[in-house]
Amino acid sequence: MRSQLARKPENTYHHGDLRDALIKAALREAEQGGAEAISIKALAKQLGVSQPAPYRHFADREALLAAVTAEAFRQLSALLREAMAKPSKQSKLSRLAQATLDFGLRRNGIYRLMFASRTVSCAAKGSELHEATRETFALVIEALEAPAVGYLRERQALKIWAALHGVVMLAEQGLFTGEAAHATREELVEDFVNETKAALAVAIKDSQRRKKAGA
Amino acid sequence: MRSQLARKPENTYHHGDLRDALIKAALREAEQGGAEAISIKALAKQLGVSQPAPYRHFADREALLAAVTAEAFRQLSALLREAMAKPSKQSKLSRLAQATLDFGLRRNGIYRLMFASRTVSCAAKGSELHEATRETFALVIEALEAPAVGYLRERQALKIWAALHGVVMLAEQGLFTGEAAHATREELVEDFVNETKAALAVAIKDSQRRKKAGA
DNA sequence: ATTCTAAGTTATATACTATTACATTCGCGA
DNA sequence: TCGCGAATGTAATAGTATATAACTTAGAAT
Repeated sequence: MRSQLARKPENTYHHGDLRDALIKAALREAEQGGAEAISIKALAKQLGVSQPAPYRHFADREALLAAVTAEAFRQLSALLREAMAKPSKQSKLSRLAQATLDFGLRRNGIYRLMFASRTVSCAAKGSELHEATRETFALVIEALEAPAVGYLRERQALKIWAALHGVVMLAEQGLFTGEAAHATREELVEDFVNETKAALAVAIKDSQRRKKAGA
Repeated sequence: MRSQLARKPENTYHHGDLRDALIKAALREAEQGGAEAISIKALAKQLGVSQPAPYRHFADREALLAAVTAEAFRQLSALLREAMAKPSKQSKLSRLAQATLDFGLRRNGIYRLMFASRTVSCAAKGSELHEATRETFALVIEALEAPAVGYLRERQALKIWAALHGVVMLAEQGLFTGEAAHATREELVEDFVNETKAALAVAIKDSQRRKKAGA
Protein backbone atom coordinates (compact mmCIF):
# COMPACT_ATOMS: atom_id res chain seq x y z
CA MET A 1 0.00 0.00 0.00
CA ARG A 2 2.41 2.70 -1.15
CA SER A 3 -0.16 4.77 -2.87
CA GLN A 4 1.67 7.85 -1.65
CA LEU A 5 4.67 7.38 -3.88
CA ALA A 6 2.41 6.50 -6.76
CA ARG A 7 5.24 5.17 -8.94
CA LYS A 8 5.78 1.42 -9.07
CA PRO A 9 9.15 0.20 -7.70
CA GLU A 10 11.28 -1.13 -10.52
CA ASN A 11 11.81 -4.67 -9.34
CA THR A 12 8.17 -5.45 -8.64
CA TYR A 13 5.48 -6.79 -10.89
CA HIS A 14 2.40 -5.40 -9.23
CA HIS A 15 1.98 -1.74 -8.48
CA GLY A 16 -0.02 -2.30 -5.37
CA ASP A 17 -2.57 0.45 -5.70
CA LEU A 18 -2.69 1.39 -9.32
CA ARG A 19 -6.33 2.36 -9.40
CA ASP A 20 -5.96 4.94 -6.71
CA ALA A 21 -2.64 6.18 -8.06
CA LEU A 22 -4.22 6.67 -11.48
CA ILE A 23 -6.99 8.82 -10.06
CA LYS A 24 -4.59 10.93 -8.04
CA ALA A 25 -2.20 11.40 -10.96
CA ALA A 26 -5.03 12.18 -13.36
CA LEU A 27 -6.36 14.77 -10.96
CA ARG A 28 -2.97 16.40 -10.89
CA GLU A 29 -2.82 16.47 -14.68
CA ALA A 30 -6.30 17.94 -14.96
CA GLU A 31 -5.43 20.71 -12.52
CA GLN A 32 -4.32 22.94 -15.35
CA GLY A 33 -5.47 21.47 -18.62
CA GLY A 34 -8.81 19.94 -17.75
CA ALA A 35 -10.04 16.63 -19.08
CA GLU A 36 -8.05 16.94 -22.29
CA ALA A 37 -4.84 16.83 -20.28
CA ILE A 38 -5.62 13.36 -19.01
CA SER A 39 -3.90 10.72 -21.12
CA ILE A 40 -3.98 7.08 -20.14
CA LYS A 41 -0.67 6.49 -21.84
CA ALA A 42 1.07 9.38 -20.11
CA LEU A 43 -0.33 8.35 -16.73
CA ALA A 44 0.91 4.79 -17.18
CA LYS A 45 4.37 6.06 -18.01
CA GLN A 46 4.38 8.36 -14.98
CA LEU A 47 3.41 5.54 -12.69
CA GLY A 48 5.97 3.17 -14.16
CA VAL A 49 3.54 0.60 -15.51
CA SER A 50 2.90 -0.55 -19.04
CA GLN A 51 0.53 1.42 -21.19
CA PRO A 52 -2.43 -1.01 -21.12
CA ALA A 53 -2.23 -1.62 -17.38
CA PRO A 54 -4.79 1.06 -16.52
CA TYR A 55 -7.40 -0.85 -18.51
CA ARG A 56 -7.38 -3.47 -15.77
CA HIS A 57 -9.00 -0.88 -13.52
CA PHE A 58 -11.06 1.23 -15.90
CA ALA A 59 -13.03 -0.02 -18.87
CA ASP A 60 -12.05 3.01 -20.91
CA ARG A 61 -11.01 6.65 -20.66
CA GLU A 62 -14.55 7.76 -19.85
CA ALA A 63 -14.67 5.46 -16.85
CA LEU A 64 -11.43 6.93 -15.54
CA LEU A 65 -12.76 10.44 -16.05
CA ALA A 66 -15.90 9.55 -14.12
CA ALA A 67 -13.87 8.23 -11.20
CA VAL A 68 -11.62 11.28 -11.26
CA THR A 69 -14.61 13.59 -11.35
CA ALA A 70 -16.21 11.80 -8.42
CA GLU A 71 -13.03 12.20 -6.42
CA ALA A 72 -12.95 15.89 -7.34
CA PHE A 73 -16.50 16.30 -6.02
CA ARG A 74 -15.52 14.63 -2.78
CA GLN A 75 -12.58 17.00 -2.46
CA LEU A 76 -14.84 19.98 -3.10
CA SER A 77 -17.29 18.68 -0.50
CA ALA A 78 -14.47 18.37 2.01
CA LEU A 79 -13.33 21.91 1.28
CA LEU A 80 -16.83 23.30 1.65
CA ARG A 81 -17.42 21.39 4.86
CA GLU A 82 -14.18 22.78 6.23
CA ALA A 83 -15.10 26.33 5.21
CA MET A 84 -18.51 25.97 6.85
CA ALA A 85 -17.05 24.48 10.01
CA LYS A 86 -14.44 27.02 10.91
CA PRO A 87 -15.60 29.82 13.19
CA SER A 88 -16.04 33.14 11.43
CA LYS A 89 -18.14 36.25 11.70
CA GLN A 90 -19.35 35.65 8.18
CA SER A 91 -22.33 33.44 7.50
CA LYS A 92 -22.00 29.80 6.53
CA LEU A 93 -23.48 30.57 3.13
CA SER A 94 -20.97 33.32 2.51
CA ARG A 95 -18.10 31.05 3.44
CA LEU A 96 -19.39 28.26 1.24
CA ALA A 97 -19.83 30.66 -1.64
CA GLN A 98 -16.37 32.17 -1.41
CA ALA A 99 -14.82 28.73 -1.00
CA THR A 100 -16.58 27.53 -4.15
CA LEU A 101 -15.32 30.54 -6.07
CA ASP A 102 -11.84 29.93 -4.77
CA PHE A 103 -11.93 26.28 -5.76
CA GLY A 104 -13.28 27.11 -9.20
CA LEU A 105 -10.50 29.56 -9.92
CA ARG A 106 -7.57 27.86 -8.27
CA ARG A 107 -8.34 24.40 -9.58
CA ASN A 108 -9.63 25.64 -12.86
CA GLY A 109 -9.07 22.54 -14.95
CA ILE A 110 -10.62 20.29 -12.38
CA TYR A 111 -13.56 22.59 -12.05
CA ARG A 112 -14.20 22.34 -15.78
CA LEU A 113 -13.95 18.58 -15.51
CA MET A 114 -16.65 18.65 -12.87
CA PHE A 115 -19.12 21.14 -14.25
CA ALA A 116 -18.43 21.64 -17.90
CA SER A 117 -18.03 18.17 -19.32
CA ARG A 118 -20.75 15.72 -20.10
CA THR A 119 -19.32 13.17 -17.70
CA VAL A 120 -21.66 14.13 -14.89
CA SER A 121 -24.86 14.22 -16.91
CA CYS A 122 -24.04 10.77 -18.24
CA ALA A 123 -23.57 9.33 -14.76
CA ALA A 124 -26.14 6.69 -13.85
CA LYS A 125 -28.40 7.34 -10.91
CA GLY A 126 -26.78 5.16 -8.30
CA SER A 127 -23.23 5.67 -9.50
CA GLU A 128 -20.34 6.86 -7.37
CA LEU A 129 -20.23 10.11 -9.33
CA HIS A 130 -23.95 10.78 -9.04
CA GLU A 131 -23.81 10.30 -5.29
CA ALA A 132 -20.80 12.59 -4.98
CA THR A 133 -22.57 15.40 -6.80
CA ARG A 134 -25.72 15.01 -4.72
CA GLU A 135 -23.71 15.18 -1.54
CA THR A 136 -22.07 18.42 -2.61
CA PHE A 137 -25.43 19.96 -3.37
CA ALA A 138 -26.70 18.84 0.02
CA LEU A 139 -24.00 21.00 1.56
CA VAL A 140 -25.36 24.02 -0.26
CA ILE A 141 -28.78 23.39 1.24
CA GLU A 142 -27.18 22.98 4.65
CA ALA A 143 -25.34 26.28 4.27
CA LEU A 144 -28.62 28.12 3.92
CA GLU A 145 -29.31 27.39 7.61
CA ALA A 146 -33.00 27.56 6.92
CA PRO A 147 -35.85 25.24 7.91
CA ALA A 148 -37.38 23.05 5.24
CA VAL A 149 -40.53 24.87 4.22
CA GLY A 150 -41.96 23.29 1.14
CA TYR A 151 -39.20 23.41 -1.40
CA LEU A 152 -38.24 27.01 -0.79
CA ARG A 153 -34.89 25.98 0.52
CA GLU A 154 -34.10 23.75 -2.42
CA ARG A 155 -35.08 26.47 -4.81
CA GLN A 156 -32.82 29.04 -3.21
CA ALA A 157 -30.02 26.48 -3.09
CA LEU A 158 -30.38 25.90 -6.80
CA LYS A 159 -30.29 29.62 -7.45
CA ILE A 160 -27.20 30.43 -5.43
CA TRP A 161 -25.43 27.35 -6.75
CA ALA A 162 -26.20 28.39 -10.31
CA ALA A 163 -25.12 31.96 -9.71
CA LEU A 164 -21.85 30.83 -8.20
CA HIS A 165 -20.98 28.69 -11.16
CA GLY A 166 -21.84 31.48 -13.50
CA VAL A 167 -19.42 33.79 -11.74
CA VAL A 168 -16.68 31.19 -11.94
CA MET A 169 -17.30 30.64 -15.63
CA LEU A 170 -17.23 34.31 -16.51
CA ALA A 171 -14.18 34.85 -14.35
CA GLU A 172 -12.36 32.11 -16.23
CA GLN A 173 -13.41 33.67 -19.51
CA GLY A 174 -11.76 36.88 -18.46
CA LEU A 175 -14.93 38.94 -18.26
CA PHE A 176 -13.72 40.37 -14.97
CA THR A 177 -10.38 41.53 -16.27
CA GLY A 178 -9.67 44.62 -18.26
CA GLU A 179 -12.31 47.25 -18.87
CA ALA A 180 -15.23 45.06 -17.83
CA ALA A 181 -13.85 44.62 -14.33
CA HIS A 182 -16.15 47.10 -12.66
CA ALA A 183 -16.88 44.66 -9.90
CA THR A 184 -14.75 41.97 -8.38
CA ARG A 185 -15.81 38.37 -8.47
CA GLU A 186 -15.97 38.34 -4.71
CA GLU A 187 -18.33 41.30 -4.69
CA LEU A 188 -20.71 39.66 -7.09
CA VAL A 189 -20.67 36.45 -5.08
CA GLU A 190 -21.45 38.41 -1.94
CA ASP A 191 -24.29 40.14 -3.76
CA PHE A 192 -25.80 36.81 -4.65
CA VAL A 193 -25.34 35.56 -1.12
CA ASN A 194 -27.18 38.54 0.31
CA GLU A 195 -30.00 38.28 -2.20
CA THR A 196 -30.39 34.63 -1.31
CA LYS A 197 -30.61 35.39 2.39
CA ALA A 198 -33.15 38.13 1.79
CA ALA A 199 -35.28 35.96 -0.46
CA LEU A 200 -35.21 33.11 2.03
CA ALA A 201 -36.19 35.34 4.92
CA VAL A 202 -39.11 36.78 3.01
CA ALA A 203 -40.29 33.42 1.76
CA ILE A 204 -40.18 31.79 5.16
CA LYS A 205 -41.92 34.65 6.93
CA ASP A 206 -44.52 34.58 4.19
CA SER A 207 -45.19 30.88 4.57
CA GLN A 208 -45.46 31.19 8.34
CA ARG A 209 -48.01 33.96 7.96
CA ARG A 210 -49.99 31.82 5.56
CA LYS A 211 -49.85 28.89 7.95
CA LYS A 212 -51.17 31.03 10.82
CA ALA A 213 -53.97 32.38 8.64
CA GLY A 214 -54.94 28.87 7.62
CA ALA A 215 -54.99 27.58 11.22
CA MET B 1 -18.43 30.11 -53.97
CA ARG B 2 -20.51 27.03 -53.32
CA SER B 3 -20.08 27.06 -49.61
CA GLN B 4 -23.69 25.91 -49.30
CA LEU B 5 -23.04 22.43 -50.64
CA ALA B 6 -19.88 22.24 -48.59
CA ARG B 7 -18.64 19.09 -50.30
CA LYS B 8 -16.06 19.48 -53.05
CA PRO B 9 -17.17 18.27 -56.52
CA GLU B 10 -15.25 15.19 -57.51
CA ASN B 11 -13.58 16.40 -60.66
CA THR B 12 -12.19 19.60 -59.21
CA TYR B 13 -8.95 20.28 -57.46
CA HIS B 14 -9.87 23.24 -55.33
CA HIS B 15 -12.78 23.24 -52.96
CA GLY B 16 -13.60 26.88 -53.40
CA ASP B 17 -14.48 27.81 -49.86
CA LEU B 18 -12.96 25.22 -47.63
CA ARG B 19 -12.32 27.50 -44.68
CA ASP B 20 -15.94 28.47 -44.34
CA ALA B 21 -17.17 24.95 -45.03
CA LEU B 22 -14.91 23.61 -42.28
CA ILE B 23 -16.35 26.03 -39.74
CA LYS B 24 -19.92 25.21 -40.69
CA ALA B 25 -19.32 21.47 -40.65
CA ALA B 26 -17.43 21.64 -37.35
CA LEU B 27 -20.27 23.60 -35.82
CA ARG B 28 -22.68 20.88 -36.89
CA GLU B 29 -20.46 18.20 -35.35
CA ALA B 30 -20.13 20.11 -32.09
CA GLU B 31 -23.88 20.51 -31.81
CA GLN B 32 -24.15 17.31 -29.82
CA GLY B 33 -20.72 16.24 -28.69
CA GLY B 34 -18.99 19.53 -28.03
CA ALA B 35 -15.39 20.25 -28.90
CA GLU B 36 -14.36 16.62 -28.60
CA ALA B 37 -16.63 15.75 -31.50
CA ILE B 38 -14.65 17.97 -33.84
CA SER B 39 -12.09 15.95 -35.77
CA ILE B 40 -10.04 17.54 -38.53
CA LYS B 41 -9.75 14.23 -40.28
CA ALA B 42 -13.47 13.49 -40.19
CA LEU B 43 -14.30 16.97 -41.41
CA ALA B 44 -11.90 16.64 -44.33
CA LYS B 45 -13.51 13.37 -45.32
CA GLN B 46 -17.00 14.86 -45.08
CA LEU B 47 -16.03 17.74 -47.30
CA GLY B 48 -14.34 15.51 -49.84
CA VAL B 49 -10.83 16.86 -49.42
CA SER B 50 -7.66 15.18 -48.28
CA GLN B 51 -6.95 14.91 -44.59
CA PRO B 52 -4.23 17.59 -44.35
CA ALA B 53 -6.10 20.12 -46.51
CA PRO B 54 -7.64 21.92 -43.51
CA TYR B 55 -4.16 22.83 -42.30
CA ARG B 56 -3.94 25.26 -45.18
CA HIS B 57 -6.59 27.32 -43.42
CA PHE B 58 -5.95 26.67 -39.74
CA ALA B 59 -2.58 26.34 -38.08
CA ASP B 60 -3.85 23.57 -35.82
CA ARG B 61 -6.97 22.18 -34.21
CA GLU B 62 -7.02 24.94 -31.61
CA ALA B 63 -7.15 27.58 -34.31
CA LEU B 64 -10.12 25.86 -35.91
CA LEU B 65 -11.88 25.64 -32.55
CA ALA B 66 -11.32 29.35 -31.99
CA ALA B 67 -12.86 30.20 -35.35
CA VAL B 68 -15.79 27.88 -34.72
CA THR B 69 -16.34 29.38 -31.28
CA ALA B 70 -16.28 32.90 -32.69
CA GLU B 71 -18.89 31.91 -35.25
CA ALA B 72 -20.99 30.38 -32.48
CA PHE B 73 -20.87 33.66 -30.55
CA ARG B 74 -21.99 35.53 -33.62
CA GLN B 75 -24.90 33.13 -34.01
CA LEU B 76 -25.84 33.59 -30.37
CA SER B 77 -25.67 37.36 -30.80
CA ALA B 78 -27.95 37.13 -33.80
CA LEU B 79 -30.41 35.00 -31.87
CA LEU B 80 -30.43 37.38 -28.93
CA ARG B 81 -30.83 40.39 -31.19
CA GLU B 82 -33.78 38.68 -32.82
CA ALA B 83 -35.36 37.83 -29.48
CA MET B 84 -34.95 41.39 -28.29
CA ALA B 85 -36.32 42.85 -31.50
CA LYS B 86 -39.59 40.97 -31.81
CA PRO B 87 -42.59 42.65 -30.18
CA SER B 88 -43.71 41.02 -26.98
CA LYS B 89 -45.36 41.93 -23.73
CA GLN B 90 -42.34 40.60 -21.89
CA SER B 91 -39.33 42.77 -21.24
CA LYS B 92 -36.27 42.74 -23.45
CA LEU B 93 -34.23 41.33 -20.60
CA SER B 94 -36.64 38.49 -20.07
CA ARG B 95 -36.61 37.61 -23.74
CA LEU B 96 -32.83 37.72 -23.87
CA ALA B 97 -32.60 35.54 -20.80
CA GLN B 98 -35.02 32.90 -22.02
CA ALA B 99 -33.36 32.89 -25.45
CA THR B 100 -29.98 32.31 -23.84
CA LEU B 101 -31.35 29.43 -21.81
CA ASP B 102 -32.94 27.98 -24.89
CA PHE B 103 -29.69 28.25 -26.86
CA GLY B 104 -27.71 26.71 -24.03
CA LEU B 105 -29.96 23.69 -23.83
CA ARG B 106 -30.80 23.13 -27.47
CA ARG B 107 -27.29 23.61 -28.75
CA ASN B 108 -25.70 22.04 -25.76
CA GLY B 109 -22.42 20.96 -27.31
CA ILE B 110 -21.84 24.33 -28.90
CA TYR B 111 -22.66 26.07 -25.67
CA ARG B 112 -19.98 24.06 -23.90
CA LEU B 113 -17.57 24.94 -26.65
CA MET B 114 -18.31 28.61 -26.01
CA PHE B 115 -18.37 28.83 -22.26
CA ALA B 116 -16.72 25.78 -20.82
CA SER B 117 -13.54 25.37 -22.77
CA ARG B 118 -10.38 27.36 -22.40
CA THR B 119 -10.55 28.51 -25.99
CA VAL B 120 -12.13 31.84 -25.07
CA SER B 121 -9.85 32.70 -22.19
CA CYS B 122 -6.84 32.03 -24.42
CA ALA B 123 -8.11 34.38 -27.10
CA ALA B 124 -5.90 37.43 -27.63
CA LYS B 125 -7.39 40.83 -27.01
CA GLY B 126 -7.98 41.97 -30.57
CA SER B 127 -8.85 38.53 -31.94
CA GLU B 128 -11.98 37.65 -33.84
CA LEU B 129 -13.14 35.50 -30.94
CA HIS B 130 -12.51 38.15 -28.32
CA GLU B 131 -14.51 40.70 -30.30
CA ALA B 132 -17.37 38.25 -30.78
CA THR B 133 -17.66 37.61 -27.04
CA ARG B 134 -17.56 41.31 -26.24
CA GLU B 135 -20.32 41.99 -28.71
CA THR B 136 -22.54 39.36 -27.13
CA PHE B 137 -22.01 40.86 -23.70
CA ALA B 138 -22.85 44.29 -25.09
CA LEU B 139 -26.28 42.91 -25.97
CA VAL B 140 -26.83 41.94 -22.36
CA ILE B 141 -26.13 45.51 -21.30
CA GLU B 142 -28.48 46.74 -23.99
CA ALA B 143 -31.21 44.41 -22.78
CA LEU B 144 -31.20 46.06 -19.38
CA GLU B 145 -32.71 49.18 -20.97
CA ALA B 146 -31.13 51.29 -18.29
CA PRO B 147 -29.11 54.51 -18.48
CA ALA B 148 -25.38 54.32 -17.87
CA VAL B 149 -24.99 55.44 -14.29
CA GLY B 150 -21.45 54.78 -13.18
CA TYR B 151 -20.94 51.10 -13.75
CA LEU B 152 -24.20 49.97 -12.19
CA ARG B 153 -25.44 48.71 -15.51
CA GLU B 154 -22.30 46.73 -16.25
CA ARG B 155 -22.43 45.18 -12.83
CA GLN B 156 -26.01 44.05 -13.19
CA ALA B 157 -25.24 42.76 -16.66
CA LEU B 158 -22.41 40.67 -15.27
CA LYS B 159 -24.70 39.30 -12.59
CA ILE B 160 -27.57 38.27 -14.80
CA TRP B 161 -25.18 36.85 -17.39
CA ALA B 162 -23.46 34.78 -14.73
CA ALA B 163 -26.74 33.58 -13.28
CA LEU B 164 -28.00 32.54 -16.69
CA HIS B 165 -24.95 30.47 -17.40
CA GLY B 166 -25.19 28.85 -14.03
CA VAL B 167 -28.74 27.76 -14.72
CA VAL B 168 -27.72 26.31 -18.08
CA MET B 169 -24.84 24.42 -16.49
CA LEU B 170 -26.91 22.92 -13.73
CA ALA B 171 -29.67 22.06 -16.15
CA GLU B 172 -27.20 20.17 -18.32
CA GLN B 173 -25.94 18.37 -15.27
CA GLY B 174 -29.42 17.14 -14.57
CA LEU B 175 -29.89 19.03 -11.33
CA PHE B 176 -33.36 20.04 -12.49
CA THR B 177 -34.51 16.54 -13.23
CA GLY B 178 -35.72 13.97 -10.76
CA GLU B 179 -36.31 14.83 -7.15
CA ALA B 180 -34.38 18.09 -7.25
CA ALA B 181 -36.70 19.56 -9.83
CA HIS B 182 -38.71 21.71 -7.48
CA ALA B 183 -38.42 24.63 -9.82
CA THR B 184 -38.20 24.77 -13.56
CA ARG B 185 -35.24 26.32 -15.27
CA GLU B 186 -37.50 28.95 -16.78
CA GLU B 187 -38.79 29.92 -13.35
CA LEU B 188 -35.30 30.39 -11.98
CA VAL B 189 -34.30 32.46 -14.97
CA GLU B 190 -37.36 34.65 -14.50
CA ASP B 191 -36.47 35.04 -10.84
CA PHE B 192 -33.03 36.30 -11.75
CA VAL B 193 -34.50 38.63 -14.35
CA ASN B 194 -36.84 40.18 -11.82
CA GLU B 195 -34.14 40.55 -9.21
CA THR B 196 -31.97 42.28 -11.76
CA LYS B 197 -34.72 44.71 -12.67
CA ALA B 198 -35.41 45.46 -9.04
CA ALA B 199 -31.76 45.98 -8.20
CA LEU B 200 -31.30 48.25 -11.20
CA ALA B 201 -34.33 50.35 -10.31
CA VAL B 202 -33.16 50.80 -6.74
CA ALA B 203 -29.59 51.59 -7.74
CA ILE B 204 -30.58 54.17 -10.31
CA LYS B 205 -33.10 55.88 -8.06
CA ASP B 206 -30.47 55.93 -5.37
CA SER B 207 -27.85 57.50 -7.59
CA GLN B 208 -30.33 60.15 -8.77
CA ARG B 209 -31.17 61.03 -5.19
CA ARG B 210 -27.49 61.34 -4.40
CA LYS B 211 -26.96 63.53 -7.44
CA LYS B 212 -29.78 65.83 -6.37
CA ALA B 213 -28.44 66.05 -2.86
CA GLY B 214 -25.00 66.94 -4.18
CA ALA B 215 -26.33 69.66 -6.53
C1' DA C 1 2.28 33.47 -72.21
C1' DT C 2 4.76 33.18 -67.97
C1' DT C 3 5.24 33.08 -63.42
C1' DC C 4 3.89 33.43 -58.60
C1' DT C 5 1.13 31.91 -55.04
C1' DA C 6 -2.84 29.98 -52.73
C1' DA C 7 -4.79 25.72 -52.04
C1' DG C 8 -4.81 20.90 -52.55
C1' DT C 9 -2.38 15.94 -52.64
C1' DT C 10 0.45 11.88 -51.17
C1' DA C 11 3.46 9.99 -47.86
C1' DT C 12 4.92 9.75 -43.36
C1' DA C 13 6.09 10.58 -38.28
C1' DT C 14 4.13 10.66 -33.80
C1' DA C 15 0.74 10.08 -30.08
C1' DC C 16 -3.30 8.06 -27.97
C1' DT C 17 -7.06 4.52 -27.22
C1' DA C 18 -8.12 -0.02 -26.98
C1' DT C 19 -7.87 -5.23 -27.58
C1' DT C 20 -5.75 -9.81 -27.54
C1' DA C 21 -2.84 -13.24 -25.92
C1' DC C 22 0.48 -14.26 -22.57
C1' DA C 23 3.06 -13.78 -17.83
C1' DT C 24 3.37 -13.09 -12.91
C1' DT C 25 1.97 -12.78 -8.32
C1' DC C 26 -1.32 -12.86 -4.48
C1' DG C 27 -4.21 -15.17 -1.50
C1' DC C 28 -7.05 -18.85 -0.17
C1' DG C 29 -8.61 -23.56 0.55
C1' DA C 30 -7.12 -28.40 0.68
C1' DT D 1 2.66 -25.48 2.52
C1' DC D 2 1.30 -26.62 -1.87
C1' DG D 3 -1.15 -25.51 -5.70
C1' DC D 4 -4.63 -23.26 -8.21
C1' DG D 5 -7.62 -19.60 -9.68
C1' DA D 6 -8.39 -14.75 -9.87
C1' DA D 7 -6.38 -10.38 -10.13
C1' DT D 8 -3.06 -7.68 -12.11
C1' DG D 9 0.59 -6.62 -15.19
C1' DT D 10 3.24 -7.04 -20.00
C1' DA D 11 4.17 -7.43 -25.03
C1' DA D 12 2.42 -7.03 -29.46
C1' DT D 13 -0.65 -4.93 -32.40
C1' DA D 14 -4.70 -2.64 -34.71
C1' DG D 15 -7.05 1.60 -35.47
C1' DT D 16 -7.59 6.59 -35.34
C1' DA D 17 -6.12 11.35 -34.73
C1' DT D 18 -2.86 15.42 -35.22
C1' DA D 19 0.58 17.40 -37.72
C1' DT D 20 4.53 18.15 -41.11
C1' DA D 21 7.21 17.73 -45.47
C1' DA D 22 7.63 17.49 -50.22
C1' DC D 23 5.20 17.68 -54.30
C1' DT D 24 1.14 19.20 -57.62
C1' DT D 25 -2.49 21.98 -59.57
C1' DA D 26 -5.03 25.91 -60.95
C1' DG D 27 -6.19 30.74 -60.72
C1' DA D 28 -4.52 35.57 -60.76
C1' DA D 29 -1.33 39.08 -61.83
C1' DT D 30 1.84 41.13 -64.78
